[in-house]
Amino acid sequence: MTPHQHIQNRIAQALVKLGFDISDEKLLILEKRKLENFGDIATTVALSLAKSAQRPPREIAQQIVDAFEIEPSIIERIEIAGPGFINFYLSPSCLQQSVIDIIRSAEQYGRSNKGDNKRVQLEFVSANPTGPLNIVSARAASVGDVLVNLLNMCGYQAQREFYVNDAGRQIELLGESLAAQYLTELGQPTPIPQEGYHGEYLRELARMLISAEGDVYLHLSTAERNRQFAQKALLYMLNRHQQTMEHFGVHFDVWFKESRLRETNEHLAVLQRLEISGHTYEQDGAIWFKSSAFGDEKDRVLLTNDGRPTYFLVDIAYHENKFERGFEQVIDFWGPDHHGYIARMSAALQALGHPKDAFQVCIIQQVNLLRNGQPVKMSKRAGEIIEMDELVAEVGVDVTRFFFIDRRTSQPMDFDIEIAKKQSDDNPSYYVQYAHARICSVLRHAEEHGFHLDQLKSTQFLTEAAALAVAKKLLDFPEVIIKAAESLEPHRLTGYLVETATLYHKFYHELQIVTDEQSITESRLLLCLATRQVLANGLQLLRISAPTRM
RNA sequence: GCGCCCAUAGCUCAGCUGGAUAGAGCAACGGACUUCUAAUCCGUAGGUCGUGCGUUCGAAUCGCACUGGGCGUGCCA
Repeated sequence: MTPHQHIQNRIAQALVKLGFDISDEKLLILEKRKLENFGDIATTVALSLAKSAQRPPREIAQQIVDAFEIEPSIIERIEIAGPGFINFYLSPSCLQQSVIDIIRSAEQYGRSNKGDNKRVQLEFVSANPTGPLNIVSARAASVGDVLVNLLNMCGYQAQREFYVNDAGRQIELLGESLAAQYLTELGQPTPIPQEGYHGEYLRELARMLISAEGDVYLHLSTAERNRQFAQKALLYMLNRHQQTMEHFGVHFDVWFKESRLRETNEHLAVLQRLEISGHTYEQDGAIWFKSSAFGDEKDRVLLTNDGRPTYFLVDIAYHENKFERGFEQVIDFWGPDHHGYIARMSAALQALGHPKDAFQVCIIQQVNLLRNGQPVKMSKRAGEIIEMDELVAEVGVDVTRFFFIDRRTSQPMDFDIEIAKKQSDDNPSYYVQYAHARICSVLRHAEEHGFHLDQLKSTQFLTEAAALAVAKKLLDFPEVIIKAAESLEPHRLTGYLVETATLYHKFYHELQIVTDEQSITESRLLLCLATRQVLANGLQLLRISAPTRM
């Protein structure tokens, strides 16, 4: 049991003893320390109860404190402060023990079973296979990947999925665009369709085709050539997307193809279900879904008046397919340009009988790429986008991931390449990694001085404020993971790691770790080991390297 | 017009299921390396939390109305 849980339980006991109703779970939520003299853990329960009890909050606080059973090995003292806060101070022995516990838990420290094995699917990036991945995909990849790690760390069964839109009009256009480049390269200037793809990458692909196979496609009929080229371009782009993601350290469990749904007519089955359940109607020759009945602002077309399924219908089938595969919770990460789409998808899934909150969309806001404060010009090569590969090649995987995760997804962000590349104070990624490397260095130094790290036992000489502050911070780790995972806010983790690194650096400066005093050194080395473990576990969740020297 | 996102220190951002004195980093200024990694640390300075009402014991946080910026609002994908 964590000190946090211990205090929560004892407060509940005290409240019951005093005859308060504790059915409201919010009552027992504890506050983390804000300032040094506000305790390590605080509760506002007396303030919350004051109204219904019609008594002054401080009086209630006093009653609770009197009824509270203190476990001296965990709690040093309790005080009432301000209008009625109850502040708990953890005892040094509790913190000393926690350091030992963390080392013992090793890479399992931070794991919990909060998720109760609930099956969750996260779908992210899902960029169209019509061009290279851009920097927005890099942000989505970072966030989605880390969130899956976080969810799995607290007991969910989470999976990564990439949806490949390999069917429909855009793929036809892709084929036509490639064919135009191919013919042009072979001396038959052919315009790329207006709505087609004009990026350099298709010209490169056309050249590759020519050097590999020559002009064999010249003699095909236009329709056949377009069809074959669509498949060639598709395979090529998909392959590149997969390489980009692998290189970035993101391993999708499933690459799900839209064409699969169409081949098996799953969209028609879904359409039928919606029709049978009375959620559709015909108008102007098209089939409409009554999404407005579920909160959407207007109804949406499922089958066009010439009988073609809309993208929306196929997308409904895709999401239905996810649930059929057994996921209880489905979370999509979309760009801000798709937010208008949320209501209709949510409506459709409700119409198909899924609970409203089983489907969730997280909008990841846009990225403005800067260089020394100036907007980066678009690359012609890629066709009006900045390629993810280029960014990662220049900045590096670790820093790129850290920068994207360090900001709330709901916030549009500026990504300055020059700051990201700087190996200096402005770079929080290095700051955390440096703390890890520094600990490793200290530990090496200790071993050179005859300390055997696996034989250290006692933390009883961890008594200074700087050392205990680190221990307190380490204690927060499991809670941070749960909060970050369940609120879909991975930036909480990077923020926590920076804070942890800060406290460690302070501790390092204030106290000599390896000293002539055997027992003091032992205690401090154990704190180093625990800190290293937490930093390593955190960096592992971010899939950022934890260097042993820098 | 309607809907969504955003607005916090000069800059980049935390803090938001209501809590105590709104925090970091960068930039600026001043300090600390003969001592376990100075990619570090310490100190100084920096704020009408976009504006105005409201809810209440208490609001950066919740509600309403404005202002300013971004995005959406297809029988496109």
